[in-house]
Parts: sequence; C-alpha cells; structure tokens
Amino acid sequence: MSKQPKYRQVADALRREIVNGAFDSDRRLPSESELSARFDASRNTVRSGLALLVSEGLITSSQGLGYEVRSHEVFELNASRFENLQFPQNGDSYNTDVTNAGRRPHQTFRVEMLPAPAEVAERLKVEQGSKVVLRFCHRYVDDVPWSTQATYYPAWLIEGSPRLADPGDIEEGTTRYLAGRGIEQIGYFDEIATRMPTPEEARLLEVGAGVPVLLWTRTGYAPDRPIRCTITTFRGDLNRMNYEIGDLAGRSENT
Amino acid sequence: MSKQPKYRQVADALRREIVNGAFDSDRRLPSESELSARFDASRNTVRSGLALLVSEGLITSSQGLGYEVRSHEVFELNASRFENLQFPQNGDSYNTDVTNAGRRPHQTFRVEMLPAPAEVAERLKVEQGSKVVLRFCHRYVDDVPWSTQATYYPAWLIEGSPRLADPGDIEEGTTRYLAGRGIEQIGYFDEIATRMPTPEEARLLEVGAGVPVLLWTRTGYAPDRPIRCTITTFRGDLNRMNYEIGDLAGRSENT
DNA sequence: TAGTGGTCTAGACCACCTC
DNA sequence: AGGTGGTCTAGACCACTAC
Repeated sequence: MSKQPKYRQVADALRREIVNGAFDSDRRLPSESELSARFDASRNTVRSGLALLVSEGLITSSQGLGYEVRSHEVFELNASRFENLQFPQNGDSYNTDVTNAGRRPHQTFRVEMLPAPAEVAERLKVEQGSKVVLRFCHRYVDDVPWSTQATYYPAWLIEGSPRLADPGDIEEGTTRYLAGRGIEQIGYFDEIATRMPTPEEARLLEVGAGVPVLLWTRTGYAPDRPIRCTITTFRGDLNRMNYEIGDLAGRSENT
Repeated sequence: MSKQPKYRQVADALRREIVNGAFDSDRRLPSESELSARFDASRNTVRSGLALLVSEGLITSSQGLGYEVRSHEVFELNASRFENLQFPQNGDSYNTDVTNAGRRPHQTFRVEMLPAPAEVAERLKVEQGSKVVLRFCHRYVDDVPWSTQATYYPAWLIEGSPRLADPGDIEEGTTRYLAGRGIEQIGYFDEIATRMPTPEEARLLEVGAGVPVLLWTRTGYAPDRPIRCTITTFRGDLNRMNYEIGDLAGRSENT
C-alpha cells in the first residue's frame, strides 16, 4: 500500500463519509477553511480533493454557498415503447411520460434547414452536406433542463411531406403525419453512447463538472430506406433508458 | 459577453486547436511551461485550464511525458443480437465479436456466492441479502481493460442447475446449460445508465479522469420469473451499444 | 541529467450569498 | 460585514521518462 497524496486522502475520507450518509440530514459539507484545519492541509490542497469529488459527480459547489452532496433522482425512459410501431402516438411519449410521473414538462422548439452533418448524412444515406430538415427540441422537467432532441429528415422526404419543414408543431405527430402520406416507419436502429458534455451541451443542459451525457441516436426506417435520424442528449445524472425484449410476462407477476 | 477567467481562455484556445486538428500529426501538446509563457499565465493557471480539458475527456496527461490528445476508437456492441433468444450462443458473443473485429480478447473469471445487493435482489425478486451466485468477468481487448460483467443467479436456480455455482467455465454457455435443464430464457429487460466511475471501477477499467462508464443491466426472464441479472460496466470512451427494433431491411440495401 | 508533469504551500484579491 | 467559494501567483520539492 503506497502512500497516497494528501489531496486524495482528503477526497477518500470525505467520499467515505458521503456514501455512509454522514451528510444526509443537512447536505452541506464543511467549508474549505474548516476542512483545511481538520486535515492540516492548505486550502488549495483541500480544494484539489473537493475537485476530485466534483469530477466524480458526488458533490457540487456554488460560490458563496459551499459544497453540497448531489441528489440522485432519475427519470426512466422506455426506449422500446417510446414510439409504438403499430400505434404511433402524438409526437413521442415525452409529454405523457413526464406528466404521468407527476412532473411538469416544458419544451422549446425550432425548425431549420441545413447541410447534413457527417454522422447524420451517413445514417440517412444521403450525401454529406446535402440539405436536411432539423426539428430541434430543448426539454425541461419542472424547469430543470433535461434533454435536447434533434431530429433530421432528408430533403427528398420534404417534397411529399412539406409540413416537416414548417416551423410549427405537427399536431398529430410527425410519425403519424408521415404514415398518412405513405411513409411508414417499420423499424429502428438505436445507438447509445456516453461522454463528457461539450461546453455547448453543458450550457444547454446546465450540467456542471462530473456529469456525463447519455447520447441516444435513433435512425428510423421505411421498408426501403432511412427516413429520419433523431439524436437525443440526456443529462446522465437524471436519466436512464430501458428496453424490453421478448416476453416479459414474468416481470409483472408478484411485486 | 462577460470576461472569462484566464484558465478558461487557455482551455478554450487549446480546445479549439484540438478540434481543428492542430495536433493531429504529433498528438503531443506543448509543455506546461511553454503554455505558461504563451498565455502569460502562471504554471498553475495553465494547469487549471489543462485540467478542464482532461475532465472533458479531450486529453490525457502522464507524468514525465506530457499531455496528449485522446484517441477515439470505439467498439460497437449489438445488444439486441447479443444473445439470440432462439439460438443461444456459446456464453455470449463477446469473444466472437471481438475476434471478428480483428482484435484479441482476453478475460479473467471468478465465481462466488454472496448476499444479494439491493439492486440485484430487487431485479431477481428475491429477499435482499439472500444468497445469490455471482459469475464475474473482467474483460480485455488487446490487453486494454474493456468492461466488467457481473451476472447474478438466484439461489433457487442452483438446486436444479448446480454447475452455475462451480468455479469453472460452462462450456456450452450458461444460457444453453439452463435451457437444457428446463429453464428457458424468453425475455430481457435492459437498463442503460451512465455516470462517472467509482474509484474501484476506475482501477479495474484503468480509466483516468474525464471518462464516464456506461452501465448496462440486463435482467433475463423465464416464463414465470426472473432468472438472472447481468450488470456490465463499459469504458464509455471505448464502447457504444445498439439495438435493432422492427424491420431493418432498408438498412442493408445500398451502402 | 534535463525536462516533463504531480503535489503542496502561503497569501492575495475577487465575486457571490446571507444576515 | 463576514463568510463562502473562485481565481491567480510564485516558488518549492518530488516522481517519472527520456537520452
């Protein structure tokens, strides 16, 4: 067992106290100067230790207030039910799910036309840089930024379904609108990844250090080709996804 | 536009250069003292800026060597094909998938019996603290730690399928072994989450700061009840998961 | 041995919050 | 006003890697 640097000893001691629930009543941590005295370390050394815990997502800090242990409430999204292939819902189930959970949903929305980014062009099987329609949602739950969702449609789709490019909402939902115009979505390809947020994402989702984002890319297919690509960026600390595969009768019984 | 602190200016400038590919040929960054001179900032201030980029997962540092921009190669795991419900493969497809990708798989393995942790007990529908069998894999690809996989089986399952508790490998795969003993897995419930690694996970997966882990929890169901719970922890920088849902004929055509 | 990053200190000043 | 964290400095010494 080699000797740990002092700032790690500080972090380890505080981490142990946090997971043991030492700060459960009042989530505030002692101030930097108190910790500095307690650990017989300079304020900067204590700060290094606290910075570690922040980057682990265990605590947050705010100027003038102090350090607090982070709370954990998560929202679960059922990706395999999110859009039902047989009965496409109104838009997607975001509003319903959030309301059912007793929370208050809110979103801002915009539509634009732009050259396809590389990842999108690849998934939609169009030339990189060819025009695509972007429908972008910034979603909140109880006024906390929750996720961003960017859906891209290829230009060829707009000719027969012009309302996709309209800046307004599509009441019946885009999936149903497309189905009504003969474009039926019969399959999805979902990709899930994680990484630390870019500064832009950190701004939109208001996440501090130590919170990764969950990236969900869903490419929707008509019988012959892809018709949309939706990239959703979740706050990793507030969201979890799930999939149901096969027969889950055994899941609902007892309990 | 308010004035940014100096260490953020440093981070922003370097981030811009990194994403623009300024260091693509030689991935090494200038040394701290060079940057200190260039930005007319103290070494500590430059270090704060670099620490930001490390925590964003953009660069790594190593003592005596310097800072390097991180490389991005990712491995894709098809979760909806990972175990085929009709034709369970030998164990899971980890070995096959990795070998097919031209990489060299390697794993260590152990089996133990322990009281069920809360998350596992809940998913297996057994009493918290009741005995479960844990089969644990630590997986490498080309000698790089890749993921850990912990599969828990409830004690009642062992009576009819005692080899689950044996410390050795099960040649034909646990799924097939169980199927042969009348325990057929007919559905899954998958949960996916992300967070920063615990110190223990950081050690096992050898991830530095700025790399989140991807958590994949699969609960497998027999017709009447859950029979296993598998918790896989991936390095977020090296892995991506995907699901195929519905009909994806349009995916394979042209390109 | 020389150069790199890693740790630690002591102190200064600023920005924000609460009373 | 007084306490909190945020920024920044200058300098010391250590640990690791290269040559």
